[in-house]
Amino acid sequence: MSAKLTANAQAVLDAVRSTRDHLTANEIYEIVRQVRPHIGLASVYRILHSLVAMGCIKELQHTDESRRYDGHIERHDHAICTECGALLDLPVEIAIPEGDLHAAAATIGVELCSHEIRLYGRCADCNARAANAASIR
Amino acid sequence: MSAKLTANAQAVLDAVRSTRDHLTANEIYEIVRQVRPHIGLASVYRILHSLVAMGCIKELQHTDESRRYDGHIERHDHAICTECGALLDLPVEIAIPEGDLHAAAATIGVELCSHEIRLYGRCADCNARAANAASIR
DNA sequence: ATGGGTGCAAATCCTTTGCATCTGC
DNA sequence: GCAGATGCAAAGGATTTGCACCCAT
Repeated sequence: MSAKLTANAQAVLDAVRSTRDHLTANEIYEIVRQVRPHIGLASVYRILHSLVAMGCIKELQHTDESRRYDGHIERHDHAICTECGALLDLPVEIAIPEGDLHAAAATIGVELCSHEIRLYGRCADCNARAANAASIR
Repeated sequence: MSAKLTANAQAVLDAVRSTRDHLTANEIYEIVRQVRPHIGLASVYRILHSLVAMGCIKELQHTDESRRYDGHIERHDHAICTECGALLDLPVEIAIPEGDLHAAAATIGVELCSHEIRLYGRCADCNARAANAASIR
C-alpha cells in the first residue's frame, strides 16, 4: 500500500466519489474504463480493497446484490427498501446519546468506534409503483 | 410455499434457531446433515429463501463473508468488529424516538417499517488479542 | 535493477437452476 | 395421480489469484 495513489487508483477513487449512488465493482469498472481503457477488472477489485483498507472509501453490504462502495465516509445513515432492495443515503442525522451507544457496546465488550442506523421500509419509487398498481385494477 | 413445513424445512429452521450465532448456508447445511443426511445444499438454499419470505428468519449482510441467517426475528441491534468482522447481537435495546426515525425516513419518502442500529468497533476477542500482542513485544 | 502495480486468464467460491425422481395427500 | 419438494450435477456470477510484464524510481 503506497501513500500516493497510482493513476489507476486515482481514477477508481474519483469514480466512487463521483456519485452519491453506491456502485458495484463492475459499475466502477465501467466508469473507470472510460478514462483508463486498459484497466482490468481485477485491478479495480485490488484497488477497491486497498482504498477500503486506507479508509478512503467504505464497503457496504447490500441484501441481494453484490458488494457496493461508498465514497462518502462521513458518518451517515441508510435506508433500505424492503421491496426493491435499494440502499439510500439519509440526508439527515438521527441523534443517539453517545452514552447509550457506549453502554450497549460495553455489554459485549466492544470498543465502540462508529455506528450506523438502518431504516427498513418501502422506498418512494416502490410506494408509487404500488399506488399505481392499485389504481389500475 | 406451504403453510406447513416439510421435515427438511423444519430441520433447517431448527438449525438456524439453535444458536445465537449467525450461520452461513453451508454451516446450516452441515448441521442439518446430521439429522437429514440426504438433504442437498441446494435444498438448504431453497428452504432458507422461503423461510425468509415467510418471515421466520432474517437474512443478514456480513461484510467480508457470505450471506448469513438469523433465527431471532425480534428487533435487535448488531455490533460488527472492524478487525475480524464478527457480527454480534446486542443484548440490550438502544432507544431512538419513533418520531426521529419517521422524520428521517420521510425526508426521502420511505415508509418506515423497522430499523436496526449497527455499532462498529473492536470486539472483545480482538481487544484481548491486541493487548496480548502488545505485551509480548 | 528492483519492487510495486497491472492485465490477462484461470481458478475459486457461493448461489442458483434444470431436470428427473420422489413424497405426501 | 398430482403438485410441490428434493437431490444431483451443472451452470452462473462475483471475486480472487498466479504469473509474466511494465513502469517509475
